[in-house]
Amino acid sequence: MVQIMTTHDNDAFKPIATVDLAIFSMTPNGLSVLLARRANAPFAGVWALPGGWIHIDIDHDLETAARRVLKEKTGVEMPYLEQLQTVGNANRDPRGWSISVVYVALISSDDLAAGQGARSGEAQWWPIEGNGVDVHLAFDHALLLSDALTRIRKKVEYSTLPAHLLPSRFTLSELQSLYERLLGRKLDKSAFRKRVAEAGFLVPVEGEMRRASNRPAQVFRLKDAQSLVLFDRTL
Amino acid sequence: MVQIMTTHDNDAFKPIATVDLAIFSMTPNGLSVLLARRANAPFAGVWALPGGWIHIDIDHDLETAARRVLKEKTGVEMPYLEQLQTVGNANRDPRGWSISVVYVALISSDDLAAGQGARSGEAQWWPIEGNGVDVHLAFDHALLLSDALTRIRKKVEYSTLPAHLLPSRFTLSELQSLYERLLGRKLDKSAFRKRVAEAGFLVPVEGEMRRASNRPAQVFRLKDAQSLVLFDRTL
DNA sequence: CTAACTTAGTTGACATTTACTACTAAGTAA
DNA sequence: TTACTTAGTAGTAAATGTCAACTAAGTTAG
Repeated sequence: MVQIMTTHDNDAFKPIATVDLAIFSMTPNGLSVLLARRANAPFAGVWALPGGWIHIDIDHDLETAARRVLKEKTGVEMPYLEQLQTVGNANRDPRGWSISVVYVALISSDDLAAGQGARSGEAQWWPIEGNGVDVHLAFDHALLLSDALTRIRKKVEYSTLPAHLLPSRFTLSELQSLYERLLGRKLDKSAFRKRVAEAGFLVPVEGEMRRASNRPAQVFRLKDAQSLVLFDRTL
Repeated sequence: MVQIMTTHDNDAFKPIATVDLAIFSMTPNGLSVLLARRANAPFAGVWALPGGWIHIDIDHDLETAARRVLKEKTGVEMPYLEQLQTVGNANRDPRGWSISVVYVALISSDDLAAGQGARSGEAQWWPIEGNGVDVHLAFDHALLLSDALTRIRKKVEYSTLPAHLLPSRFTLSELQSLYERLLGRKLDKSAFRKRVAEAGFLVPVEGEMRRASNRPAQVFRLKDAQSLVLFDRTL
């Protein structure tokens, strides 16, 4: 969102900038982003990326502020969180110059199922269509969302990032299928297995097997909370 | 640098945040970064990354602000410029909460030679040693510099970024040698040639040859001003 | 009880790419 | 004209990715 330059000499609240979040998860409708309907002007009633002012009295740093907003909107405490970019110019807010630090967050579908999805009635999951959503967004948020999508789609190629969209326990086939959906192309089964094993970011859950009317599959979990590098590239 | 929350109701100058720049170039001492000695408190007299307040009345956007600072310090108008990250917390400035948007800039050694290097006596090129420079830096700038180095070293692997550090005309050997210095390992001559040809970001300058007491080398220039992708990855 | 079915996971042949080495090319300098 | 130096090319071996077939392990139908 956006900044108002009010009179603020010794106020506890001194508007510096906002943090905005592109929060993604896999819903029954596929990859989706959480949007919030704006309560106040400007753009009252219009959908926007969840965000809020940095509260310099309670937020120790930018990431803390982003986590606070995320917690308020979704209840989720430990998402995958990554700074995307910072936008700042004179046009993005009708009230004048404003700065927004944009974060990308990925939420496990476990957390969605636990009723943490969209907490308030004013927040809702929107399925991704192409480079955005099928609704008009406030400010420059359509652009920010498009940038966020570009980032995560690129990162699918060389990181373990998509694993954070799955439940905490999953099979290799489920993971591969997710990669394929995000990449939009089929992957080779044995190559996928091999690379995942080499990267070493998955831990088999001993004894646990996913069973259906066929050969049961080994169940895995992520080794660490944050994303590890799948190949040899970062950023 | 850093933000002071003064009384500013209808001032033209409303401090929002600062932009700080990690400006790199190849000097006779190898990869170097431009540092400025701080004139005022805090950290008066201490070396720091060049930076400055965003002037919302003259800077249309963040990148404009970064280019302005760069122009002031170096005279260079058309560098390679890329947003690195934004830092913001309560501790980085003794005066309290502050936000800085950090950019990485690469300057052609042509521009250095044209006397544009360090304009004022208070700015100076420092050679990179390991993950930083051999001098104490103000604020969290040692950390920011280290992050900037990590970014450009990673990007060497898959982008044409290093070409922006060379003069506008160069030979393949010069480019390869630069990549090798930045990567810290030898590259294969024919493989390098092949990949550069495939990426198609170099244009041979017809007729021009670099001659010494040996076979003359074809001279090249960059196809476009901004960095193209060398392989099939970005970000 | 057994055969058919489905998905998990493995194996191996072939194609493509990369790594390494040696070669030829084109100038200068003695 | 020969030695020297760096530019640029060529060819082979090793590594890696691609593709397709195969075996494994369960459920379900008859």
